[in-house]
Amino acid sequence: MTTKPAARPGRPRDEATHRAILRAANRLLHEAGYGGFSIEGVALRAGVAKTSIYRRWPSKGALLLDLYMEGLAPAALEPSGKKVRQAFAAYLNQTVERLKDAGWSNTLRSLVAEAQNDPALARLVRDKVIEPRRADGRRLLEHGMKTGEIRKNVDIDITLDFVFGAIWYRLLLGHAAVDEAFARRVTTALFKRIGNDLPMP
Amino acid sequence: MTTKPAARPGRPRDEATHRAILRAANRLLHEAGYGGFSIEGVALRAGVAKTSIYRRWPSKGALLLDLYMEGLAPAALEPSGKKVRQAFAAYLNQTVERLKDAGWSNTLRSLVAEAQNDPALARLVRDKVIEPRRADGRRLLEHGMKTGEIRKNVDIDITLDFVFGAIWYRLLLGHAAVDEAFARRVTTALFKRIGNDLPMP
DNA sequence: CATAAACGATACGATGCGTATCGATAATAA
DNA sequence: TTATTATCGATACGCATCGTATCGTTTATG
Repeated sequence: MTTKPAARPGRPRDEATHRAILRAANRLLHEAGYGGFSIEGVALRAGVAKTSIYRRWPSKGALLLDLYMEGLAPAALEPSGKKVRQAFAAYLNQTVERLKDAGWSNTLRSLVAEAQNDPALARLVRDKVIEPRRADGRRLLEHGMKTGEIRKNVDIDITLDFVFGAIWYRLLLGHAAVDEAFARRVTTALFKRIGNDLPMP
Repeated sequence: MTTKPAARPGRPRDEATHRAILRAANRLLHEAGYGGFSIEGVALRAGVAKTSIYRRWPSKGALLLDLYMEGLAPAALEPSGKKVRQAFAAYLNQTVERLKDAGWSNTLRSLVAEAQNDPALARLVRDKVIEPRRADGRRLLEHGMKTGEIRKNVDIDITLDFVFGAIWYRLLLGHAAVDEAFARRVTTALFKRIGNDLPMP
């Protein structure tokens, strides 16, 4: 049962306006990057009044966060039937694939930059972006410990800091590409270390 | 031989003004964080005209970068006589010690945030902050490979991404503290993996 | 004494955030 | 039908800040 719009009095929000804003925001991040990203620019490109944006999102950062949540596919970081190593590789490949899109990487970079100014946004980023991923990763590693694929004495928190940290580090500091080769090397390096060296079946 | 000020014509730059600006900037980053950091605020607190700041630094980001370079101690990440593991631990402890200072961590967070807007600054950050540290780390790991302390088949680049990435990740996303416990766990996790498990002498 | 550059003070243009106000429009409720 | 209510686009505003320009003053060199 999809909850009906609740039928409040007054003119309802135009769903098309909502989508137009997100589309325009994405396009602007593609073309101009974070430096050229502004609410007023989004309004202009969406053919929408600035008011209509601020009616939906309380701040620039909130819009960026929604922009991230919007394009979010269900996490591949789950202990399906696959081996833990395969699940990790799949997650990394999916992440890398997404980050090849300039709009997407700009969204994330902008979100973090904005969060440095805005403690409330920083909290939201942790709660909606960082922690869910860490929870997935933690669950996967614990699953691997049960199956024997992961050593018992691995420091899970630090391992997650290594993997996610490497991605954010490359994304935000830009010293090297976040690409397929990177994904492969991370997986290899990780499992050369935390793996239990089981013979491949 | 310290190169004398070159004795150009005209009134020389006041060295005290220079220091007053850096001190005020540091203080402002302590008190107000990145959100409250502005060139005009620095000028006010330094008792200096805004002009005198822009005469020395072309942009806000350039000032932040100099603020970082200013407090920079010589890197502890060097293959002195010590074991590689000890050198790593020393570097991490030094880093953590510095990042406990709010002004210092604000400087770095602000620098990265600013660099997301400013490609020229991003380049400078890579050249002056990121790459020198990576070069130190790389040298240390290669040294360890020669002494047998580090396995030969370790992926150095990815290892550096893990270690530095974990630090930046915690610093910028703020999901967990960058403290002594973190430093210890990183060292342990790292050498549990890349170490050659030599018996301790 | 002439030249040249830094100094503080101040004003300025340009952006961009987020708020406020407007009449018009599209829905519900009586 | 009519009253109410919320959204719509448009526009103006206050505010902060960046970075530039200008000016008279000060401190150095030649």
